Amino acid sequence: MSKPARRAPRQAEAERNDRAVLQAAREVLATDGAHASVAAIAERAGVGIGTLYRRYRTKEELFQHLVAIVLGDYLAAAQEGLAHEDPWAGLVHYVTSAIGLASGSLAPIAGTIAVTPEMADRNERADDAVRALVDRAHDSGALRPDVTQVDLELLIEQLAKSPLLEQLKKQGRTDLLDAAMNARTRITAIAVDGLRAPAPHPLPGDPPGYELFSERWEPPPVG
Amino acid sequence: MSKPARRAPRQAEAERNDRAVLQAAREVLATDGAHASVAAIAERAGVGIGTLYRRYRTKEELFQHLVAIVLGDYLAAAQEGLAHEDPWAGLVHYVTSAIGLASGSLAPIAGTIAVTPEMADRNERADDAVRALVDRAHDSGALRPDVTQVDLELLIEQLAKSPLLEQLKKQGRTDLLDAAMNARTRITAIAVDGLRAPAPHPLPGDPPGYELFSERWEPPPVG
DNA sequence: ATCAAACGGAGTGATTCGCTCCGATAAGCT
DNA sequence: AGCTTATCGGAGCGAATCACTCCGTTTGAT
Repeated sequence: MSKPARRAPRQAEAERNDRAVLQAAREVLATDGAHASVAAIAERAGVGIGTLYRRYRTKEELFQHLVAIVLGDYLAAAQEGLAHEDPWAGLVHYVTSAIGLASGSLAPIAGTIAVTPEMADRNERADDAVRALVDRAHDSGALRPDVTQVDLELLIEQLAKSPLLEQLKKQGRTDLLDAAMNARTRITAIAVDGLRAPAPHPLPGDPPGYELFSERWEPPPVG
Repeated sequence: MSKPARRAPRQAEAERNDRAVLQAAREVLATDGAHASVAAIAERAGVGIGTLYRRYRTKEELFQHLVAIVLGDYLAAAQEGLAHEDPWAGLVHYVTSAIGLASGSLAPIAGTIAVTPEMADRNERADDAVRALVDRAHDSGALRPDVTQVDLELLIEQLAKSPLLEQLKKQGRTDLLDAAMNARTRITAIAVDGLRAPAPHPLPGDPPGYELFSERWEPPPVG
């Protein structure tokens, strides 16, 4: 009140660093999995550890923020799919986009961090959008009728995490990365073709329950 | 030389323990990935650490032995597939068996251990058997012609490692394990249906080169 | 020139790792 | 029964790694 508050001298740099940290976290999480260290994230972002810890009080807080962002990306991909005129093309857009997103970086930390309201909200909205996408594809007759939404989401998760890409990145074999990404695109195409109606035979077993998806984010039982 | 050598007093127990250690190593490797610790393997096998280290001089030696065994399992699965009269049924047998084997336990340690002659030999023989399986399926017209052997092997690797199963095991949610395995069976069926001829469209990009597979077992470049 | 905000990273205590070492245990011999 | 010896189990060691703190340095709006 007495003095006018000083403006932040290096605010622009701070914002740039924040974006760099979040992007680095995605990449390190994709290659190192659940054992991604804060030091590795800071180094990849090109900032000091202290810089990271001024923005996020703990590692968990950083991951919670990152998960909220990635969930927003999933939601956007689903909405883009709904914007397609052709139901099948829209579904394929979502599936391929979701597989590319963060290369399945979320799965390894599922259950290791607490769920924030923001995370829950975005997850619910993304779920709704995907459900609409699946219903529309079912109604149009393009998606084989015995594939459920949970089948689809689990298939995406299965294809998102590429052991091949992870190992090559960890070994620094950047010369093979392009070939590996091409290979994964082909595998994705194979799986997507398997989703197309008409199916040669019905899927085995009972449709998977939604709890396979929802309960994964609950913290471990006791310890 | 003077005295006749004594017979091993607890030889039967030693052999039982060896089998338990190898089975435990498969399971721990499947859940803990590359960070599987010797202590965890010994505990799961119900033996002391010292027992494990008398049989294998180092952790690497244990893993080398295990890899040789699992490669033998892959070879057996491929040979079983070749024994099928129907080329398509034989190929499906190999794919589904390979996916179930050790749940992709080998990928996380690829490149972290040296390749022994035994490993190289079994790998080569398994490769030959799979090549015959793929050729036969191609000739019969059941397998879509644009799918190569490398496509198939990479698809198997992709489906073998289940993030869902790994997380549930790590959290001790044994109540959901059956549902998760059923879900993976359905996903596998979807992908296998995508392998079936006729294909709705050709696969994108160029066929993947074999180096994606062979170079993974080379130790990291320098460091 | 001033000075507060933002920076980088050495240092800390806790934890985990692969592996060694040694006292306890039990099967085969006499 | 008593002796012998291969095998067993796990406490403990040094090294490595972790999340996080603390503080001297840099920067840029005033």
